[in-house]
Amino acid sequence: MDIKPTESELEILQVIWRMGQCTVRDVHEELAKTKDAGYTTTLKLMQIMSDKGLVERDTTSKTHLYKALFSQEQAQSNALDKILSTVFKGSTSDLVIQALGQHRASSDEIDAIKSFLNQFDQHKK
Amino acid sequence: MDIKPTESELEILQVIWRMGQCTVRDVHEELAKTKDAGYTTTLKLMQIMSDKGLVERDTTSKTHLYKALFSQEQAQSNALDKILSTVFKGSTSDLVIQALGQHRASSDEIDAIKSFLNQFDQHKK
DNA sequence: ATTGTTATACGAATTTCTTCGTACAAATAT
DNA sequence: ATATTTGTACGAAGAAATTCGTATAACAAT
Repeated sequence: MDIKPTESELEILQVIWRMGQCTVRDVHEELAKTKDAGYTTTLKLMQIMSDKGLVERDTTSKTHLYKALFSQEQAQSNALDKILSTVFKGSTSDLVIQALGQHRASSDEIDAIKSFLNQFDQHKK
Repeated sequence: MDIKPTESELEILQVIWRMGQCTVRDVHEELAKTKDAGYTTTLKLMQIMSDKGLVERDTTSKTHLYKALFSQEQAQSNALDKILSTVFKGSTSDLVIQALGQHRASSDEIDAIKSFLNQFDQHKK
C-alpha cells in the first residue's frame, strides 16, 4: 500500500479528479491543451496506473472507463508530509506562514483559517 | 534558471543546509546514517549539482568545499507552488487547514500563526 | 462488403536519474 | 622512498519513467 504516483501519473490523476469517471481520450484531450504527448502515451500510462491500483478500470465496453482510486485527499496528505520533512524541517507553522505570505489569501479564506484555529484551540486542553 | 533538484539532490541539499559549507565526506557520512550508498555516488551527485548550479564548489585545496546556491527558502517556495497547483486546486486555505489538521502544532506555533494573520489583515485595506 | 475511424495491447526505444567501478593524483604514515 | 589512505574524474552499467510505433480488433459509414 505504498503506491505513489509519478509526475506524469499525477498529471493524469488531476484530470480524473476534476472530471470524475473518464476515458483515455478525455484525459488525453485535457492534457493536450497544455502539453503535447501522443495518445498512446497517455493510454500506456493509464494502463500502468491501473496495474498499480491508482485507478480502477471498467472494461465492459470497448472504450474503457477510468476512475481514481488514489484520492486527492491522499495526495494532499502525502504531499504535505513530504515537503514538511524535506524542506520545512518539520515545522508546520513555518509552512503555514510561508504559504500565507507567498500566496495572498482572500479575506474569506483568512476568516476560515482563523475560525479553524480557534476551534482547534478549544480541542486541545 | 529553471533548475530543480531531483530527489537525491534534495537529500544532499538538506545536509548542506544544515551544515553550511561542507565536503563530500561530510555529506556522505550524514547520508550513511540513514541510507546506504557508496561514497562515489555522493561525489558524483555533488559534481552534477555543481554543474547544474545548485551548489558552489571551492576547489582551492584538494578536498573541495561545497556551499548551497539553491536556498532552502527557494525550495520551500517551489514546493508550495507545486503542491498548491497539483493537489490543492490552488486553494491556500485548503492547504493551510489541512496542514494544521494533519500535524498538530504547538500553542506557540498557533499563536505565531494567529499574529501573522492579524498583521496580514492590517496590511490589506 | 469495404473503407475509415477509434479503441486497446504491448514491445521497445528514449530519456532521466542513480549507482558504482576503475583510474589516477595528492597527502600522509611507515 | 614506498605503501596506505583519501581525494577527484569520469565512463558506463542499471533502474525507473516516459514516449511512441505497430499490430490488431471493434465499430461506423459508405
